[in-house]
Amino acid sequence: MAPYDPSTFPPFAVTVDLVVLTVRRHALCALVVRRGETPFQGRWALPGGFVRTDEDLGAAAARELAEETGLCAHDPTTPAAGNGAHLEQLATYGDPGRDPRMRVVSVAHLALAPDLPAPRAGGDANSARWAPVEDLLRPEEGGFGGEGEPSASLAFDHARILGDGVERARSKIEYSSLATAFCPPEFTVGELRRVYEAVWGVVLDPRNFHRKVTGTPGFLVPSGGTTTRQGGRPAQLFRAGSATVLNPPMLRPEV
Amino acid sequence: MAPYDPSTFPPFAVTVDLVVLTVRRHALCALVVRRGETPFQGRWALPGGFVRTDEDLGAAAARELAEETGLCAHDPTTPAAGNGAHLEQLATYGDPGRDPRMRVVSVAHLALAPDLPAPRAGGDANSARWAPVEDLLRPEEGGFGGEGEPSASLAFDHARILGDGVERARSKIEYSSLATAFCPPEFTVGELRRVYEAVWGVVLDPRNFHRKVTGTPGFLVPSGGTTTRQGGRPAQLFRAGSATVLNPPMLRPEV
DNA sequence: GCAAAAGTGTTTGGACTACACCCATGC
DNA sequence: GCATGGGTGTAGTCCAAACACTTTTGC
Repeated sequence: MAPYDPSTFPPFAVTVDLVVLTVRRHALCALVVRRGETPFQGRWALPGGFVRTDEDLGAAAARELAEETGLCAHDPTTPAAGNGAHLEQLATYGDPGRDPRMRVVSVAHLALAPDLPAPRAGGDANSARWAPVEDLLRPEEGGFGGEGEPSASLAFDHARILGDGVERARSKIEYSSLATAFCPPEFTVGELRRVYEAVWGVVLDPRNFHRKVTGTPGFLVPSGGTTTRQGGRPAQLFRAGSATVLNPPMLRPEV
Repeated sequence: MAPYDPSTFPPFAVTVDLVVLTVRRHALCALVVRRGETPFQGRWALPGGFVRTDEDLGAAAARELAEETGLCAHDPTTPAAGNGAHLEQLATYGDPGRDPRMRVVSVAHLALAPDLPAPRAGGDANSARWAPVEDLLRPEEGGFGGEGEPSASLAFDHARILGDGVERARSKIEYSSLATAFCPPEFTVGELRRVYEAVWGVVLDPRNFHRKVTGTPGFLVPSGGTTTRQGGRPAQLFRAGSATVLNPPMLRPEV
């Protein structure tokens, strides 16, 4: 390590930004908040904030997640912080020009949550919402239009961060049981399949999917109950099992 | 994002730490440097240093890598910075107590390099060396003994960072062509197999391995030459192909 | 000739795909 | 009855593990 002189180290601001994903109405959606200040005033951005002086990075992300969604994060690296959404570190973004005001290094985190009623950023439904990632990442339009919403792309480099988070989620549900983080505590095989279909943007064979997930040891455990909330024949209810890594993995169909 | 006041943001020092891996004499090795200052004076640590004020994180990592090894990094995110070692961001470590002097957030990077002659940190062979990761991560001893070397574990939280980097490398050579980053520009199938064996710590069937890698399109391209440097029948020489992701992946034998 | 490493062929079993088909509910 | 989704059975196919075997060098 280079010689150290505490009086001359270059000071940085360190923030956490959150990619919070959920599945709503068959679409992968991300939580975005409307910026109230310059720069990018009025534009949509990922939720985030400064890391506090005596706070770990994961703790800062969990705090921001709770403030924005009310979710209690279950960070695997700090076990049993409560049950709730999955939270993991994604990547760190520190381009010198990414924030015009100053040098900001942002440690992005990825959170996966079941379908929640509605964001509650101060109770103001106009300042936070779920938006389909397909709309947020559309190259031309960038943001989502309609309802007089700003349709420009996300503030700062948040489109890139969101893209990285979505890609992480898409690959991680292949070889881990993380797709259950998008489901409520009890769910059916069909509901889990619709999560895979929404995240991957594909259509899966219900028969083979059922055989696959129920045949992977530790992935799902039957809870005993059944439900008919999807219509048709009653479906068995399951909880997430103890397995975290799927072997063999789920296979994402070729593009 | 929380209200912003430039005069009150908590200042952090931001560093990059490097996990530089190579394969030497059938063992996965990491580059470590001896600390000259407190804290952890005389202990081994990962190479690293402060990020400069107008420097991107990847650029800082590439600069440190060049300073320590002379390697020109090929960072996929900033294309064509030159040819040489593979370099990618690993994870960020910001526990408030990880450096007793001050609040330091370290953006760790992972570099994969072919077997190099010897570290040249100021030409002092005693201040930088390759050490088998098995020794560095041994829970009891921590460091590596012998030759009057300090045998305590790595400084700071560098054992954890090294462990994360090794785990990343082990999983990434499964589904990407990154294992070729451990090889010289021209190499044989047997040399590539010994890379997999060293990184995974397993023994692979030479026949099936040969069929697998030569049958994966874009993984290897024959360079035309042959070599007998391994003894036995002359082996075809290959270069890394254009494929970056392996489909189907290499299969790591069960533990 | 013998050891050593490279490379090919063959058998076998597991797993995925693509279906056909039956089951249990709401209406 | 009929639509809807849940769940099982089965044949074909692909792929990797396991192992026998041939090839080409150095000594």
